Amino acid sequence: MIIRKKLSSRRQRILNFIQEFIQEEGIPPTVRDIQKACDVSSTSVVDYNLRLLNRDGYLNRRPDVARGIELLDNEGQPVSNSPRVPIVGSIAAGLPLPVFSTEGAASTREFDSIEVPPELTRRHGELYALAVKGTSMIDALIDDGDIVIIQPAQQAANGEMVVAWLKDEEEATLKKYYLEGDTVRLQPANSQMEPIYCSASNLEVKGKVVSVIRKF
Amino acid sequence: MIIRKKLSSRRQRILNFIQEFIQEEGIPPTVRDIQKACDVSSTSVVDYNLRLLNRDGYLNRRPDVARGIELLDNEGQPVSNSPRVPIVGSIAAGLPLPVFSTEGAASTREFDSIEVPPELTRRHGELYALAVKGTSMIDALIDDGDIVIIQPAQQAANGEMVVAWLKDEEEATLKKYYLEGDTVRLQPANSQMEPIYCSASNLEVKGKVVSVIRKF
DNA sequence: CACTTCCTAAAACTTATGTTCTGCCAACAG
DNA sequence: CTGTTGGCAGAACATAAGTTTTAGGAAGTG
Repeated sequence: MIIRKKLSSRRQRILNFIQEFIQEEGIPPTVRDIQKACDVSSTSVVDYNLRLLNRDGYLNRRPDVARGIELLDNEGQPVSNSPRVPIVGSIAAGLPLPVFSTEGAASTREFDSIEVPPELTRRHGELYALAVKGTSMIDALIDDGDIVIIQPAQQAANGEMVVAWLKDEEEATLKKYYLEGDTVRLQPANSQMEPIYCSASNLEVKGKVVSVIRKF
Repeated sequence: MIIRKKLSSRRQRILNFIQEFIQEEGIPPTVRDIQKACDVSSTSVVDYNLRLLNRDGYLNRRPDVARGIELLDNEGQPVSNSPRVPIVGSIAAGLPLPVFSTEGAASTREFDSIEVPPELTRRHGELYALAVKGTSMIDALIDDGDIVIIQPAQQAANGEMVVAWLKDEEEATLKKYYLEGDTVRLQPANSQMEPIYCSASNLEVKGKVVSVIRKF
């Protein structure tokens, strides 16, 4: 959601529509697309509002070019159409995990978000991200400040890296999951570290880690 | 570069042009854009060739829609326009680094490549990627199979994570760089590990690490 | 009230752009 | 030779889509 100034509801609606349209169709909408979708009576009204949005730096219009609308970010840079994943909170050894609703829908709206390669969402569907706080995940080769990309899940297959919640200990952790009878072996990614064992009933799988992103 | 069957040179040229146009302009070209760029005498010829490319699964045309061309990948899926970074080779403790020409140009052509968030190339310009082989970088919290995204550079500022080449040892490594007089301290990201010291003349900075991507 | 500003409407205009038609030519098979 | 196929050219056509023109209403301001 692009919000910088207080926008008239009509302009906000137009802006949102453009964003969604690009996301879904891959190409920008026409003036008439906008007209229909936003219940505007006339193309000139769309044009008028687009001009203002252009003036205020929300978008760029290539004159005389069909579908020449280009959305801009806060710095006036063209916005990409690659998916953004909401960072629903942080994860640290001692902290409770944020609840992330599997029902995404309005998802990316209320959170900070991170751009991810489109391939990820193509392969795994709706995703969430957690910011890693502290060095408690270092045995999973995950550093303070890393972002882990999560696919919501309640179960995992053996060998998958999961977001695990240890109920008794009230601890969150990132480990490779191995169900062995009714105990679970949690194996650090760093093979030099020892695994942890816990009873299957004490462990709640919150999601699967599909990617880790570290920036410098 | 999209190559699946042997294509007539004209169709290959058209396909390449469409790809470049989308990359540079952010929206697909019109039939007439293609006509001019590929020295075609008539729009009907472009249309004709587009229809064949469509039939053969190279692209998708939305009928009656301006700029309705959409490129498809081998599986017939829409191709995203997020930047791809060439994976110019692998990095491991004992192995020589691949030479990566700073002159990109034909860059992404001959290599495997990885999709990265557009933000990266916006911020850092032309980038390269290295696939990490083995666990020798584990002290940098980088695992076997990780992809490190590199900005080519010959110098680095203190504290930056660099791709370093130790000449005498003939070893490549990923460490934080600190110049101290005429020796260099190479600090593992994992603060529990001890730094390495070497003479500045023995060390060659090959690039700066701007991101690490790990997939599961 | 007169005057301005912001926003909306309806219709017409222009051009950008997808589409079609007709014909030509070379290569090749029967 | 005759027919067929693949590719190209030129022109015209149809409509999708950006742009402009004229006008009116609501809200504020002097």
